[in-house]
Amino acid sequence: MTESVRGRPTMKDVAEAAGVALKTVSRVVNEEPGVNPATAGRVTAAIERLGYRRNESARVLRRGRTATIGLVIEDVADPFYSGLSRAVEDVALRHGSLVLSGSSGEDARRERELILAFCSRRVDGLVIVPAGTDHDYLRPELDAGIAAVFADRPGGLDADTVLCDNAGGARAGVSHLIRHGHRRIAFIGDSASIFTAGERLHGYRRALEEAGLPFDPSLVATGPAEQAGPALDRMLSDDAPPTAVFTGNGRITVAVLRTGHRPALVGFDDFELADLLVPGVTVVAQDPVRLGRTAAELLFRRLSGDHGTPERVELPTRLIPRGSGELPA
Amino acid sequence: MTESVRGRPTMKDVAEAAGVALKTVSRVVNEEPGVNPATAGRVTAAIERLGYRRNESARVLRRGRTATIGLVIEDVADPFYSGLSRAVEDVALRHGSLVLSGSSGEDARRERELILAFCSRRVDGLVIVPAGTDHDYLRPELDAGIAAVFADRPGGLDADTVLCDNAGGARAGVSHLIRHGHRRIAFIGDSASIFTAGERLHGYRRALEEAGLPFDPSLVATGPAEQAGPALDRMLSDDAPPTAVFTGNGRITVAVLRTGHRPALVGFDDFELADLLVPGVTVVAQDPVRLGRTAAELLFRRLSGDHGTPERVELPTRLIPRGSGELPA
DNA sequence: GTGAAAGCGCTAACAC
DNA sequence: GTGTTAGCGCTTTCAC
Repeated sequence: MTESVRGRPTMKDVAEAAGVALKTVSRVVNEEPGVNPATAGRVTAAIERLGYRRNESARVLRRGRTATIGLVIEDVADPFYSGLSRAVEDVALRHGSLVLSGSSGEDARRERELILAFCSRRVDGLVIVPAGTDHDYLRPELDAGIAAVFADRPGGLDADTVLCDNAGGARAGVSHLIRHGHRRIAFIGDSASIFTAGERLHGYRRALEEAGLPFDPSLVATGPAEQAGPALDRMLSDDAPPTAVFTGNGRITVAVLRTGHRPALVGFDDFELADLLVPGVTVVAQDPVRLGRTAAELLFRRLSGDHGTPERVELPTRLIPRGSGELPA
Repeated sequence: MTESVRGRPTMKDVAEAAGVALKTVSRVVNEEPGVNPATAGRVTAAIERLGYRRNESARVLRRGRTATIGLVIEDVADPFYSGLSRAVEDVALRHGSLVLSGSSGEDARRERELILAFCSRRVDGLVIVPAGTDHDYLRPELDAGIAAVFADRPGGLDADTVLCDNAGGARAGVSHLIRHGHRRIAFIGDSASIFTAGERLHGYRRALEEAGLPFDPSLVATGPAEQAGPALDRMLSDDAPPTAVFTGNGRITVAVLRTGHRPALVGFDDFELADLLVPGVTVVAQDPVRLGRTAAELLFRRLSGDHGTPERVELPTRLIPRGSGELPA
């Protein structure tokens, strides 16, 4: 039972209860060597009795480090980011750190607010999936010693960055369709202002070029996932409709599947049950867990004193044929 | 550019730079009324110039509240919990709070460590999806003023709790199968030691009773999702195999689908693409977002001074027929 | 309208 | 092996 009436017990309370000096309590709590076992026992007993728990805020104020990192993603509810989150969390835990996390919702202003709120709480470092492109406001924080790693997309600052091979993956996916005889291949992707979407569109164009196929702008639709279905409807009712579709992310792949049309299809991003649909959905898979793990490990390397020049890591993608991408033209 | 060389600028630095007293800076930073606009302007300029950001740890030390809550779930990477997370996060943001979150991985010890680490950092409150059943270690924290709400399952303490109607949902799902002519219905669910799994098994039995059907233990399998497929294989090769299956959660539903068997099926938990499979998968849907929102709102009501007796809220489930649950016997 | 001083709970530096 | 003291950066109280 807690004895004190007025708020939580402090080290001072424990010290009085155990009949020792405050510093001795500090030693015991921090497992510093050189305390008489008997004394330590009395202190431990008092801690137990009073329900004492060290005030981390006070500790931080003195020591500078919070053993907490911040994670900013687009949306935890998106399976891609929740996988990444879990990986970051696991690495953090292994390093004795906790994770403050927040969803930016692809809104640069909210991202900024979250990041600055994290900095105010003096996180040791940040893993950021940037929505915005201007991160000058982070400069003072970095100068003050907060480490930052961008994941999935580059940020507006020369800091460590972990990306997927977006262009290469899209190129491989589209080439796959070409190899199966398709000549008119649609690209339906996110707004081109989003880095990953732009890269994937590049990959699409490169694959066409390599095969000597013309680029037809009427076969390209970019925008939010809700517009993907209608865009496909429109293309398919054209004079020269596409025989195959390459989709730029998981949400858009699903949106296309919901239209009921079943053109040959390769989608960027793997998703649960892609293999159980008929036909199975061929995808270019990224590895969100590896992305998160890599970014977090890079962050903790910085936190443990690595001050080399910023790194840029690119992770591979993997084409997984399941049927939809192997349909003939 | 930051001027100071030694660490971050403090209020004292800003005060010196602006030629005012520290307290005046504090007033400006906290938007307290009664500061001469001209003075305030000088302070703001100095803040900007030095790249000052208030140290939240120091503030917390003085004021007691951290404007941070803790969230403990089983696994962020599970879509059910990631939906819940996002909802909690949104409510927190609306109340000006941040969220420290952690995955317990259904491990009571890790749950305890996370919770106590959150308490050390003096979170204002906790939303907990409890893995363990003993939460005595939370008692002193609650006495010290940290609020706690259990979500999805009851905890081992008389605190606010938000649950789904697990038994009722399972009963409705199984009754649905009975109504479509099934008499031998299997139950494949999580380990019965997990609260929700036990409740759903109860609902299953109640539906059988109501229909005057016998309870046959050989039609019940409980355990982790990996064992679900083999369990179904076994049942179907029996003398009197089931004609329908009720699955106790989303992961198990998917595991059953992967077996390739296509008995009549109703699953607890909705999941993305359930409607695109052939046949569509009939489910008893919970609403993880509502669960998270309700729990977080309850928490913030407590934080704003509501000290009534602990509440217990039960959220409804919804049967969504999509084909698999309407297959005849 | 502004400021000086005390102190939140802890750790670091240095006695004893 | 143990204790004393100063001070982290802020808010609170009270004085001007």
